[in-house]
This record gives sequence, C-alpha cells and structure tokens, in this order.
Amino acid sequence: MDDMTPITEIAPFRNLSDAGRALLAQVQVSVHMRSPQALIHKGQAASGAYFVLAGRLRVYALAPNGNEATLYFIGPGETCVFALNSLFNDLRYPAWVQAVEDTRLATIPGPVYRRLFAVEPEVRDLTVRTLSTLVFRLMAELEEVHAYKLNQRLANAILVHGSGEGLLRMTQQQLADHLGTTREVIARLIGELVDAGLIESRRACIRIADAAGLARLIAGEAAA
Amino acid sequence: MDDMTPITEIAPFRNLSDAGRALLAQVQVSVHMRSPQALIHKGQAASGAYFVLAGRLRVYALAPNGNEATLYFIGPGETCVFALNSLFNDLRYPAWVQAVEDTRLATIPGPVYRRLFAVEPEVRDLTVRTLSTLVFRLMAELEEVHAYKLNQRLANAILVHGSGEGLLRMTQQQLADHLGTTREVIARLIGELVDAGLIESRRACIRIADAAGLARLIAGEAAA
DNA sequence: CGGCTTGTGTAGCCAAAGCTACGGAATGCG
DNA sequence: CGCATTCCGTAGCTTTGGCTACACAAGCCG
Repeated sequence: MDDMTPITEIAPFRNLSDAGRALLAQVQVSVHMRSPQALIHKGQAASGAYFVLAGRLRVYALAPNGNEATLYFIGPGETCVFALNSLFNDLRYPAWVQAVEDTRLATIPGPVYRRLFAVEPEVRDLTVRTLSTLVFRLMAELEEVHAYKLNQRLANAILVHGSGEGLLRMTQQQLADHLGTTREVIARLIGELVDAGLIESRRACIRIADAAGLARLIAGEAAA
Repeated sequence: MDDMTPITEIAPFRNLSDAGRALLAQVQVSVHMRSPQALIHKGQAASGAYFVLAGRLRVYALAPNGNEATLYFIGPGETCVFALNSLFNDLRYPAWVQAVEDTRLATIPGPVYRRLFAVEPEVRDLTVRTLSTLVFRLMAELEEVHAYKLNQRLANAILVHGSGEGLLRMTQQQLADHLGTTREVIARLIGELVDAGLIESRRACIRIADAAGLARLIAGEAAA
C-alpha cells in the first residue's frame, strides 16, 4: 500500500457502487501523523469518520492526576469509531487518541459517511462490525481490570503485544500508561517476572523467556 | 404498555414497511422474566436480538473469585446488543445478564433481524445508535474505574441510581456487586459518608442527605 | 414470642498498589 | 570523550481495598 493509495482501493470500500465512488472521490483526504502525535482531545466534536490506512492509533483515557490508561487500539483497515459514534449520536468523543506508529488516515466527512451508510451495504456492515468488535474489546478490558491483578495484566500485555520473536519494544513508562498505573509499579512487577525467570529486561525492550510460564501466571496457578 | 403490546407498536418498530411488519409478525416472541433471574451466561451463543419492552437488565462480569461488576444496564426501548454483536460477528457473548426488575423482552431471531437491518432504515439507525451508546457507556465506565477511587465511585453510584426523592433501594451487597468490590468495603465507605453527613443509611435503603456534597466528593474537592 | 433469614456495623490484619526519592545505567550527540 | 537525556532498579512509606470473623438489628413467619 503506497502513500497515494486512495481509500477506494482498500478492502471494504473496493466494491462500492458508482454513486458511492463518486461521493468518496470528491472528499477523500489523506492525513499523515508522526508517531507520538495527538489526534483528538477529549470533548472535541468528531468532524468525520476516520479510517486507518496504515499504522496504529491508541485510544486512551486520561485521569485528572495525569495517569493514562489504554482503552483500545485501532489498526490498519479499522475505522475509528468515535467518528461513527459522534456521527450517529451527536456525542462528543470521550477520550484521547494518539498515533503510536506513523499512521496514515483517510477522513470522510460526517454527511458523506451518512450517505454512504444509507446506500452501501458494505459500509453498513463495516460500521456495525467495527462497533461490535469495539464493544467486545471494551467489555474484555473492563472485565480484565476487575478480575485480574496488575502482575497478571502485565504478563498478559507482554504476551499480547510481544512480537513473533518474543520481543516487546516498549518502555516501562509506556507499559505503565497502557495499564493505567505508574512506572515504579511496573518496574517492581517486571523485577518479579525476571526473578521468576519468565522474562528478561533490557532498556526499552522485554524478551519473553517462558511464554507458558506467563500464561500460567495469568491463569492464576501458583504465582512463583 | 400492557402485557400484550406487540413489538411493532414500540417506538423504533412503529414505522416499518409492510414487508418488515410481516417478517416481525411471524416471529415475535415475548418473554417474561422475574427479577433476579439469569438470562444469559458467558460464552453462550446469542440466539437472536433481544429488545427490552419493560423492566431492566443488568449486564455484568463475573470474576473467577465470584466477584461481580456491572458493565452496563439495558432499559426499556433499548436493544440488548450482545445479540447485535453476535449477529454480525458470530462471537460469543462475553458476560452475564440478569433481570434486575421484572422484565419483558421481545426476541427476534438472528436471520430475521439481519433482513430487517438490510431493509429498514429505522432498524439500521437503531442498531448503530444502540451500539454507539453502549460504546460510550463502556468507555465511561472504564475511565471511571481507572480515574476514581471507590468512595467516589460509590458516591457517584448513589447519585446516579438514586430515585427522584433521593432514595436508593439497594442492599450493600448489591452495591458491592455493582462496583466490583465486597460488602465490607461498602459498609466502611458508607460509614464514612454517613459520618460526613452526606447520606443516611437504613436497611436496604440509602437516603441522600447532601447531594451537592456527594458531587463535591466525586469531583475530588477535599474529601472530608 | 421465638427462631430464622437477611442485612448491617465494627475491628483488625494483610496484600496490592500508589507516591517520593534516589542513584545509576544506557543511549545519543556534540 | 564529556555531557545530557532517557530509562531503569531499588527502597521505604502510605493508602486503599480485600479478607476473616463476629455481634447485632430488622424483618418474616410459624
């Protein structure tokens, strides 16, 4: 997918009717964002539907005391639902959004998206599926917060976000923000995991040494 | 709304096309549920779209240790989204559902709902709006969990769920389940609120004595 | 009235996690 | 190489919240 790929070549928009295509052609805007750049601030009105072409967005809550906590991520091919929300409900976006990788977005103004939604079955399905998926992620997250302790959630985050080779390139501060806690706590817990031989820790990088052990920890069987 | 009201008389289904009406007429089922009755168990496949005609459902997570935590409520006129989710995504419902009041439901089988969705703009809008609303509630809840302490969340719950006359008819156990904590903790916190003159506590019932004070507590200004 | 069930108040202990405060290591850059 | 920045490790203290255990109060019903 090169830089100039129009949104009409992307999966869910590939089979639009001519009318739909025409609509989109007039309005497509492509936006680039460098990595730790803020996109949306809480309370801001959504100006349209955002569609992630490449990269990754992070949606997070910001507590009064400055603590962050990741709500969910948006990957390539996914729509940024706040748009959909705000589109259909006229509500303000209830969180912050940030690009965690260099990200390319297509934006579709609200009225156009509404029209597309009314006319194109593909867009309807995409919309509903995106919202549903998000509901699932949020429910899972919420359950996790209540049901698991921080060390389990950390272990989980390491497993989930680790690359194929068992590497996780995040600083402890980023992990802390992700889990809604503080750096020191993460340091402590990472210390424990290292002592237990489950991971190794380098600067800005964690190596998974014993994935099964992490999984066992998450499952709650005998924390070493 | 008497007992026999068909779903086609309820708001979003009132202006269906004849085709839509015909579809619905064939399949409508009305279900009654007595109050603390379980409707759905986690992992169960959703058999169709549920539509709350009267009463209230509570969707909650259940931790391995038996702790509950409310995820959100579903009131009259709202659709139970798990259905929508499962309908469009073929996912299992990720939580438990329970009737907290005597509740009447209409169920619409999956395939029928899909057809309605394809044909009836009203149903499309309802679907998207319901999902969006839920996303908002979940995000708000998730943020609350991270950002506020238990006494603030309790104060909030008391304010939000209190009736017009400033009465909240819930046992401490129910409050604990709602907030994802235990009875003793609630007792302690209620004790503090009573000492601070913000509420009065009777058996299975709380009286709000100083709503403004509660609001101040939530906002974080000088917890007495 | 007496016993049963359900709900509440209290007290103390403990583990989890937040906060403060460092010192020191790794990296980057001039 | 020297310096600055960023990141990590540790230590100790404090607060919050979970757990145990029990006594009492309020309704319910025979």
